[in-house]
Amino acid sequence: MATARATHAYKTPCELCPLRPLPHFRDFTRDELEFVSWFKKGELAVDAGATVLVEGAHSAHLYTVLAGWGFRYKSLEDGRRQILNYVMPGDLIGLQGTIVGEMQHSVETLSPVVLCVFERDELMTLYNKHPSLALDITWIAAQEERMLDEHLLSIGRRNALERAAYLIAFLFERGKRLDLFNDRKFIPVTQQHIADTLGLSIVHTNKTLKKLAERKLIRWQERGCEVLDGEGLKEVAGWEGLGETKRPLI
Amino acid sequence: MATARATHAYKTPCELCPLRPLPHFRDFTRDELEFVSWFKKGELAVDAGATVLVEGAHSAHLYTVLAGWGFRYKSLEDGRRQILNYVMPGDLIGLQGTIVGEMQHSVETLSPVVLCVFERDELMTLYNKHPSLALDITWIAAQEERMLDEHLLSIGRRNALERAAYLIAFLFERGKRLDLFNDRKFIPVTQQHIADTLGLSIVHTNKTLKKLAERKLIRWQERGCEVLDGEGLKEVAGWEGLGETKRPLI
DNA sequence: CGCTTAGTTGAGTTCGTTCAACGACTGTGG
DNA sequence: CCACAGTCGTTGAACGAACTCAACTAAGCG
Repeated sequence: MATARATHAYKTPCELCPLRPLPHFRDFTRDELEFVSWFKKGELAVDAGATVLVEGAHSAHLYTVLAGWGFRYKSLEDGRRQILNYVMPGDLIGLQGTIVGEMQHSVETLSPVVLCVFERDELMTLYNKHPSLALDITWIAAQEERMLDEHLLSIGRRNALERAAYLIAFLFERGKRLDLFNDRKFIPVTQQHIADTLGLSIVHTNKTLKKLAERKLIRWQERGCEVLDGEGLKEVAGWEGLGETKRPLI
Repeated sequence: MATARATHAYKTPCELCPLRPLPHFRDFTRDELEFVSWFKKGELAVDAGATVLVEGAHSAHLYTVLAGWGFRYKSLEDGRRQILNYVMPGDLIGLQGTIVGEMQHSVETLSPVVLCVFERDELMTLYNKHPSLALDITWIAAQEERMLDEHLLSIGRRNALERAAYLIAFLFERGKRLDLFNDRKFIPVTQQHIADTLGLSIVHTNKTLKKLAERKLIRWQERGCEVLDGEGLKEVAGWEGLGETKRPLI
């Protein structure tokens, strides 16, 4: 198992955050930016395949993903696992543990990840002093809810092929607007992850992905999925795509 | 189709809210209560089977359910429908439309429903003047997210019998702590609703419910489900139940 | 009285699962 | 350097869960 290395010593100042200039993020006022920079206590670098948060834990921290891929999941007693959603740069993780009580899901990384670290107890300060940021946090929570709604629709009502196409198109669109791809549109997941997200067995997932590959929509290689035709995937899934909204970045 | 009758004329003052005294809701300070009472602009009474909010709409309002049962759902182009979650007294509806932009799901009632009406544009006032209530709204959003996580796990990884047992146990527990049952523990849904929630066909849902009935866990009658053994259902599902947390009521 | 909605049941089919075996690749220890 | 185990992906065969189609009851309503 991989471990987490704390690098609290060094901290990218939020004013120089590499994510913030992306068109996908809304502009922050100088005041907001100053506060966020104070709110950020440090950075945490995590290896690929590491567990960041565990179900049941009372985390003292709250994180924003600065770089890398991960996923949230829950398991049944007997080990059956369901991936709930993927976490990518800009996503807040650990909010549940901070607000509702304890974490009801775990978070694991798919690639090396860098996290911005916040103190759980200082969240109230944010709510007291920066209502606009408070609304942003609610926005982020509402957005997550929206993604879960889509996933639920997908798992509940789409067949295997449509489901797989939707999932890959979804990850692809999210990655695109975060500028995560260079020329190779590569999503760092194993077929086991796909299976656990779609609620399918690994064998049938393999056969389904094969069909998408035959149609030249994707190509599977070295532990991951290369997207060849994002629009084609959306078409197979009957999925409209993500909206064009700008999002906040805490 | 049923219609909505506006009864803005009359409005239960929040200080006399019939829900608030329930042990499930956290106590509000006098200050908070006063604000919420100002925030509430009126009440809306809706018949059973009515559509409260439609996917795509830009609602000018935000609601809290004061009484009755309803559900949120999304559909695919070809009509396949997925019920995402159920709404019950205390639940906030229309938050997505208010914060993120437009509604991405619809809301329909299962019984006559009474809604507290708030103005979308006044939400910022709440965030500015009452940080504790702002946090409450985030709490509610995070809680909804948590329920969706559970549903996703259920649809993705439980079989038909477990799924049905989980769903009914879930609705039962939520209803119980809202004091929605008298002696008859009755949940006002049709088998079609159950099917659309579980992601199953109506025929198979019927056969599955039959099995639960054979085990004397439920009884089906006059458009609804009577719960005979909530604990038994939880056992079949392998579900721990909802926590014991107190929740806020906006 | 017919019309609609909700629920029931059986038969046959399809989609997805489980079991099982195998190849390619990676890292580890001798 | 090779042997070994471990992970990841692939494929075939048999099975089973859930689906579709279809027909039918019962209740509610105009």
